[in-house]
Amino acid sequence: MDTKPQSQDNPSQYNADAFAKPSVTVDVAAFTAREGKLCVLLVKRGVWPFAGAWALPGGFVRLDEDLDTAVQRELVEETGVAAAHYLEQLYTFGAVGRDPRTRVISVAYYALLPGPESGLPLAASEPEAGTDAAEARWWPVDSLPSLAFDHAEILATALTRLRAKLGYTSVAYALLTEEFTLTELQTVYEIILGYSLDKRNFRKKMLAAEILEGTPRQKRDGAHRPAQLFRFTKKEPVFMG
Amino acid sequence: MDTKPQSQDNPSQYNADAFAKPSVTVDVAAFTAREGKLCVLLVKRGVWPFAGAWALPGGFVRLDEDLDTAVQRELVEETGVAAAHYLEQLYTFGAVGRDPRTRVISVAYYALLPGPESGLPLAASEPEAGTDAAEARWWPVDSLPSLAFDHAEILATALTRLRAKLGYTSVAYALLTEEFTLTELQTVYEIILGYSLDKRNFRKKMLAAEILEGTPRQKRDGAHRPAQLFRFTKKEPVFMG
DNA sequence: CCAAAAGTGTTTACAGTACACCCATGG
DNA sequence: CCATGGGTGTACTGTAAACACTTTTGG
Repeated sequence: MDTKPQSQDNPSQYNADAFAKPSVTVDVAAFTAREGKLCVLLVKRGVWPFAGAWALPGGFVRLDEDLDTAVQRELVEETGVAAAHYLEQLYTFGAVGRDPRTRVISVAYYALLPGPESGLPLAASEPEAGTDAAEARWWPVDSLPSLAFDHAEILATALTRLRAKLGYTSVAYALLTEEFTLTELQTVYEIILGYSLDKRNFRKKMLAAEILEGTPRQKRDGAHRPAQLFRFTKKEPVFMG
Repeated sequence: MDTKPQSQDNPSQYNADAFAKPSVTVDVAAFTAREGKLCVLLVKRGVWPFAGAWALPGGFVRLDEDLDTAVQRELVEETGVAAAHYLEQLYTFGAVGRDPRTRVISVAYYALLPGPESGLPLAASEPEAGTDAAEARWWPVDSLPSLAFDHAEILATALTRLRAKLGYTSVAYALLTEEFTLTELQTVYEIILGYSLDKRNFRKKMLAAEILEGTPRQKRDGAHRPAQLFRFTKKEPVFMG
């Protein structure tokens, strides 16, 4: 049996359905930092397979949309969060038996969203009949439920990549609001990396990287010296020495 | 129109064909170092689209094979080279218009093969009727023909990744034969990076990385001092400080 | 003995890390 | 005046980079 498509010299004779195709999905590990923890957005599955289990949001790619578009659409549809501030393709998981329904190849992404201080809504917590997702919520990555499919592996890959990328780029911008204090920035780093950093060295490195600019504004929130507010100069990740 | 699949509580009622699917291909940029140049394996397309143009080897993924398996199969089928010594998934290219036939999502890989000294055969240079590839050959990456589809973009991505990975891992093992001299190893680095390295610093770094072991053998090939032969201690890429 | 590639150390510069105190504010 | 978090500089250490001569062989 030959599974290659029929192809002729004449384009009009090309038959796109000459052989069986796998299904293609996108899945996304969407991260945020809230309440001192790194959290990932999961949805509770309402239907077979893995009904009742938690999974990464995702779904089938439509014929007329790019992969990135599909990811943003699924995020909004299944969880109600605003579009991600940063989105990066991670890896494509395509092992033959990874989905019990049929052959499914999943293009995995990870996404970053600002924390709840930014007024980011987490809507869609009531089950919706007729869609795959019954419920959506943020889970701290250090106390996760067991996940459907190979989503634990996807999430582990995403975490590794996020932690690595935080070290040599400015992606952290996507986890913060427009203006922030250096302490808030450092806290985001510490939450994601899972260990604490030296304040003087952190500030020195960040300011030397020329990715931040100071504003004339300050944040006052207690019986202590006010903190200067900073802003990222670019809303895209740039390499940091 | 709803493109989601029908899903029920009962697995037997799941219909994998309830909506239209994209096609999925794998494409691979297979590199080797030969005649002092970094070369990539290209095939000349025999059929529409881009008939007569050069392209990365690749093809449609079968329902019963993993992605890595599909890549190795296509490499052998289309070019006749032995299975790659190293294979790594690169990125998945899925823009809507990237293939004029139909919606095609391509999972791109890059591969590394040892140079011609290893006796590696490059068979399959005669056109084969009935398959996509009419001819296969190695092309130096600094003098490429124009490529079909978005393969120039894929190749550029592969090159960037290969160069980066060479710097902090031991992947170079896949471009060399079992035993080699330190000068041969350095030459591979220089060919891929495109600039020359300091001999003393290179040797110091390689030996300090503890990824090599000396053999009692030497290579003699001319009117000069013989060179000691070395071997990689692991046949998988490991991190180098 | 000559040509050709193998092999070998030291110095310098920079980046990362460790570390402790004064400052501005609200209550 | 005191509690709280904001803000600052220096010394050390290890890694990367620059740099030139001796050794072994074949012809």
